[in-house]
Amino acid sequence: MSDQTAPVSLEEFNHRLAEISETMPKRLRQCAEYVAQNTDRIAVSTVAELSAGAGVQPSAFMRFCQLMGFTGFSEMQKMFRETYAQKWPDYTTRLENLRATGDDSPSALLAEFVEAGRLSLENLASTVDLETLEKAVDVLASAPMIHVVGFRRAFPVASYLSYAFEKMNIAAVLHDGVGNLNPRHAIREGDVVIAITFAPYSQETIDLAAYAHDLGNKVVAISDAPSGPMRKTDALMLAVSEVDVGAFRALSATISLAIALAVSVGAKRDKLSDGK
Amino acid sequence: MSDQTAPVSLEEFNHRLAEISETMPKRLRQCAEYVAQNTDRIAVSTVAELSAGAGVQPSAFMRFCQLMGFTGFSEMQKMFRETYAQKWPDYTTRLENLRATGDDSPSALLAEFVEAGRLSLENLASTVDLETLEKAVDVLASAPMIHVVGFRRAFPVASYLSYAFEKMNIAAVLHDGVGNLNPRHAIREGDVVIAITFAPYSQETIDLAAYAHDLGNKVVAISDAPSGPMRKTDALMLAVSEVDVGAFRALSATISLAIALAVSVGAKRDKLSDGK
DNA sequence: AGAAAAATGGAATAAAAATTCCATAGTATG
DNA sequence: CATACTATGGAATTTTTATTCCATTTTTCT
Repeated sequence: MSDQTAPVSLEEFNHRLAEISETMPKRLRQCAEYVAQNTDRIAVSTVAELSAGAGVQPSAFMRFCQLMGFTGFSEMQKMFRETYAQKWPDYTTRLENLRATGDDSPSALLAEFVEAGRLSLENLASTVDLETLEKAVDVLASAPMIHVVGFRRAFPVASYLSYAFEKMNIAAVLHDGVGNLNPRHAIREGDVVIAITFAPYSQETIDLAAYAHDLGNKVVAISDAPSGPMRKTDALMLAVSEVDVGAFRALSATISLAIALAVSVGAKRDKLSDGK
Repeated sequence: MSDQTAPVSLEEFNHRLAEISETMPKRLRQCAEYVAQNTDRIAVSTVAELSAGAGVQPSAFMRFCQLMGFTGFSEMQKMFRETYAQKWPDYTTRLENLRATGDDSPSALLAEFVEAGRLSLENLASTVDLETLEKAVDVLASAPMIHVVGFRRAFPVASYLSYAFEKMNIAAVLHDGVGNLNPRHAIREGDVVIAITFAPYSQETIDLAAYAHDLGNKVVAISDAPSGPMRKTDALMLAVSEVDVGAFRALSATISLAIALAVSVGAKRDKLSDGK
């Protein structure tokens, strides 16, 4: 039970948690992890609820509290209840509070991006063509290999797509332009290219998509306007209109679309292979 | 006991409170007044505490709860606890349901990700610690060089940050692990590291942050729990809780936070150089 | 591989909290 | 001013929740 001084603030609590969670046995670490992720529930839950959430016995959770320096759960909860501050004025009020902090303060900016992201997401549902999305999923689900390309602003989207495909064991390569290599010859028959680009469109992306198209490969495009330069590649065009804040955009809608696309492809593949 | 329908939301509760508090006898009105003034403590207090606060007997407080339409104090408290930790939908089971009903169409998935993104964004407005955010902006604004690190799921965020910094002519390098090089020696005095990582935390990211911290450099962390492993690096911790959909998350909130951070740093730098 | 130590699960117990009940005080009504 | 009705305080009871204890399993060290 290390030392006996119980944390008296959230700061101290977090600090101690980080400090000792490494050296804990399995069950107690589960507690630590759950608590780290759900700190806000401690004040309003019972040991039974929390231990169930962490997947351990109440007694284990009890020991965890003691390791943290408290005499028991009650004392730990007391700390959280005392520092409990209401944070539930609704979203609109919170946003106003953020904005009210001064025009170009970080929090005001954050509020702008949050709001822009929310608007973009709301638009997404209405701007994406669902039929095209389904076609894109079909095409990608049966591709032997998926090539993902996107630079600059689109690169985060491209890399997240690759990450998702990798996690689902779907063959995909990210054309990231490292070393200025141009591995276009990796594109083989049947492969599908996902090209992501926004105005001002990056030439490399367009080139790669065009190259693939000329070879007879299918192209799925994620872009901001259906009439952009990807048009020429006969791509399955998924158009996202993202709301800008100044010169930047939050990418919320684009990333959401991308991940939904990836997961759909994963689900479809599962279905196809089950069917066999 | 007017009607028997218990309020299920804060609005309903307040409405009813205003409605009936006029016609209450003395002690019960005391309860009403105290509750109106200390609504936020209901979730974390006992009848004994609340009744003492209102200056009445526990049994009186009990009767007050019943007048409000609840069967007792416990039910009333339950409402407040649930409202506080507004339960995030459990997307894992929701997705299973979708799959069970055969409706795991791309559009259904997209809708889930959009919804998850929206929730995450709304939450962001209340979970980010504004003070820390401002400190992080200050620190970054005066850094001669910013090192951005984040792998796997966090890599899109890291790359978007780098992109934003580059666009604003701010010196920043992305530690992307290409070639398994470990350019930690690029970190010089005064440089600041932005480390982005989510559970399960990637060791490389933590290592780099720890290395920088040992050298006496400041670290800004974007992570999912304030008590994660980054704690040890004394980092300025920006915690984002993102809603998962199955095994994936839409990253909407994280990206929004990141871009707001970047743009704020840019604005701050402009201000600093104008002042000279 | 075997002994010692640590960790775990689950039931038993203790503590705390909610809820009910009732005797008494207060108030309105005829 | 008596009577019926309502409100109140406080103790008794029930329910819920926290905590401890110990037999069993797992890990560690020799």
